[in-house]
Amino acid sequence: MRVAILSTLARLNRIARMTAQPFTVPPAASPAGAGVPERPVLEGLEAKWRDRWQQQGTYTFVRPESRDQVFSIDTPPPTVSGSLHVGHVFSYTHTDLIARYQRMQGLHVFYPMGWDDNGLPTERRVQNYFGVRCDPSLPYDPDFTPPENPDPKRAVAVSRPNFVELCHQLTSIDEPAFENLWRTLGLSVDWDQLYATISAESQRVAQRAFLRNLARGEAYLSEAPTLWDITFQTAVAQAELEARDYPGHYHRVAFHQADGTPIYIETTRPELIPAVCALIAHPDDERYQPLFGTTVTSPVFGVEIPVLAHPAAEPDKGAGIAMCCTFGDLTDVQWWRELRLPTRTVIGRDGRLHADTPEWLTNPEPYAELAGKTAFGAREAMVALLRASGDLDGEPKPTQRMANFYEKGDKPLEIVSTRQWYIRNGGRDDDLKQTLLARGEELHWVPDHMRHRYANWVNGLNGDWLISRQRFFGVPFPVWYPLDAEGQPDYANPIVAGEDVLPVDPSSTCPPGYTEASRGVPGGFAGDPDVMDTWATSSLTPQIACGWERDEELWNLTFPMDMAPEAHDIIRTWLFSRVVRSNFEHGVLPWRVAAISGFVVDPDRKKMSKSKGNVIVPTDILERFGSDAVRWRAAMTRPGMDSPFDEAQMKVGRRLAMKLLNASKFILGFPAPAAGAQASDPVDLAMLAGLAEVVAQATESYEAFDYATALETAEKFFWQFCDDYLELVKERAYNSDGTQNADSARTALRLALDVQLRLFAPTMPFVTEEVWSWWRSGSVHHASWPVPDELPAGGDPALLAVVAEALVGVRGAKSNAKASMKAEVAQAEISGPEAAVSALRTVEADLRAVGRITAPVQWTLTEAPLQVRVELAEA
RNA sequence: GGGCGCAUAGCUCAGUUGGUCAGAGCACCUCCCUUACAAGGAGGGGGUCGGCGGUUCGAGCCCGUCUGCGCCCACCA
Repeated sequence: MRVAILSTLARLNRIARMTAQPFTVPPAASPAGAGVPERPVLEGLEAKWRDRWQQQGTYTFVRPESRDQVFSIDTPPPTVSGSLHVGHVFSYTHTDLIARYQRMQGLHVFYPMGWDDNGLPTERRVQNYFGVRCDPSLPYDPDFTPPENPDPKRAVAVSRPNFVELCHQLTSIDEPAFENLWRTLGLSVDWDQLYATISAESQRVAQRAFLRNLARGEAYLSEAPTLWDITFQTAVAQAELEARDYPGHYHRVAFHQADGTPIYIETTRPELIPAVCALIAHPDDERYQPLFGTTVTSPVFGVEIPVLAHPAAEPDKGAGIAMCCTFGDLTDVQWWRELRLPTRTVIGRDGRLHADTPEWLTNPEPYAELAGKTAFGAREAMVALLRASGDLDGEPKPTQRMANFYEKGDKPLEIVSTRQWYIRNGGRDDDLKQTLLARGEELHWVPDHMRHRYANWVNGLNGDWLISRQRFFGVPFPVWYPLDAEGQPDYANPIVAGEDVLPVDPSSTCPPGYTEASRGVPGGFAGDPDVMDTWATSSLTPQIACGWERDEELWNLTFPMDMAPEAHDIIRTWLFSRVVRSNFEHGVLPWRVAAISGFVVDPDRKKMSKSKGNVIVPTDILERFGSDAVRWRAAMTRPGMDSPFDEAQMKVGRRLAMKLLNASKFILGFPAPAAGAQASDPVDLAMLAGLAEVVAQATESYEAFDYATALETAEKFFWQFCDDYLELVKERAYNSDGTQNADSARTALRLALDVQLRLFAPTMPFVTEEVWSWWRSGSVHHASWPVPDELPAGGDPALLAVVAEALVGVRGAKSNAKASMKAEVAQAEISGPEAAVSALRTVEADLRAVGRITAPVQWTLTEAPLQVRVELAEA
């Protein structure tokens, strides 16, 4: 597709020899200037066209015959309980650019939108918005009304069904606001395909996929130490962790050998001393080698514990010997597992120390000081106990360390042993890990280097994917447990729902063969109380959107999908989890291409976040600059690149939109060319040939998902087209004597406008549609993407380049003389190489018209570069 | 500590396989109230392409190395 590059002189020689080649342009669909307004404006275009597109179903997915006529997109479902910021606007625009391009290429674009309304963000918003909290032990209150003046600090307890009702109520308020923003932005989404992750259909898909994972052994239930958020009182997954700086103190604490000799350890969590089950040092550490195999007693509580060796202990960290508790951190878990240590849990799910005194304590009395306290309170109490017993050596030393937080939480995570559902993801199984890494290799990444983030993440997984959450607004697990004679659940033999009854809520539906009467009674059953994490549902967006097991025809037309757009922060979550699910269920990648967007960062290159107060509200900039301008700015950001927010740049986009409007009006204001008229003038053909190159380049760029280069190419041409070509030929096009040359210009102008509107249509859908409606029929968004063959061959863009150079000479002279561009030139002399001079002589009339040169140009041949000398007429 | 990316004009960024590659826009300066466009137009100034080595006839471009910045992961004794 690359156009051969000839040397400038060779090209100019070709122009000089060139004879005009007639070319016919099809007549315009409607009469000239039929709908051109007097003063076109950008204001109101969004409202006008978004409604018209909606009414006319412009973006409705029409099912074609075969898969290869479809381009399907796995749109990221935004969290409707969050707020959209300008980064979302940019990255959703990036998707839309590709969608619009593919649609103009004639593909049937399957472009659904989804709302992620399921999960904790909605729960949190409901709690704050209505001033309630969920207490699953309460019965449903059909007459419940939320408090008049919600106060989250004095939240009203409501039953789970009431709470879920409020969640639905709030998302039904939030979702239309999101839709409104997307439609104003001009996303060419097919709103008929809208889905929500909490909908019955999504729940059905999530439960069906889970049951199949379970049947194949890809999902399993396990009791194990779990990362636990004490605020939300739920387990969280590795992918939801965030390491943050966390201040603390090193406490130097004495343990005692049998003869009373102290062994010092350092800990930032003295409140875990009742949970200690071993002291551990590195096997090669000579300081502690004599102690391995012996026991020591813990301070205050006097528990006898072993001193053990393990290679994960780091001799240069703290005292070099660590106190292993169940559980202070993930290393503790490793030691506990590998050294088969006893489980001595003291911290409960609420983050407080157990009220009951642990039975393993040799001296139980002091525990009363700790019982029921938060970790923080217990720490203070424990320090006091250590001081009193003389086992605290020196004062606690302040330290800064990293601690794991739930990304949405503000207290460090605890590790609590709980029973949870997992889906295998390669974290414990190297074969699966290799399979999933290979899927990442197979995927086409835009930009390519983003594949490393995927590989990095998969390689670093250290456990399976924990999908159960001890929350309320989510997809329930479609399982029940038989209760034994004591009323204890038999977790090893869950009763699973049949696929034909999905979606099912085990808290209100009986398992097959039981009645409600046996719920919760010995010998009866209990429903699984948990819900799936949001990601467990959104990992199935291809299945939800494409009609898996619901609409076979749609499924066959759209899956595997073509493109998965997302920002780089969710490669480890959403992108990876969809690969896992699709790999298990279908044995394929869910899409061919992952298109990764960057972030919009603040002008100091800091990530925008609500807490920093540097978030830009998208509705504000859309209103001030217009959607096309904002989209233009988004399109200028290359795939994967972070970009600082800069208002000044929005103005540039707005100016382009305005220029499109004005230039179009100008062009359509010339009389329409006669039927069958042709572009034949060398300069007209030169311009069109340049445009053909632009079309080729823009197409190549879009094919590589490089919307930015496509736009840049079209835009550069357009400004030159306006500044030079349009200026050059306007006098000729004005000419009303109906000569051949006027019609050549008029034909070329309309052809160029038609093609350029289509080139800009993906980026600026509103202004291009507006102009298109002035003189063409149908929507520009269903017009075919331009191809170079639409444009007459034989012209050479180099002619326009030399013309531009001559124009700079004339304009520069006027500018230097501080004269108006309208000033008349009495005498002009153009000198330069023969090729340039002969080329310019072919367009002398146009040149004289635009330069207001009253006398014929004097031409001189020289070896020197092109030079233009002009003498202005006296004012 | 591991991975990835970035470093080109005051700012934001292009520079495809090394050879008109020193570029664009914004900002700045000067001029023009021109019959498409003043949220406009014309003209202009401005960079030893992060440093140091190397390959080459020739290096923003390739190789090595150093420095600085950003992001992701690891890091709770």
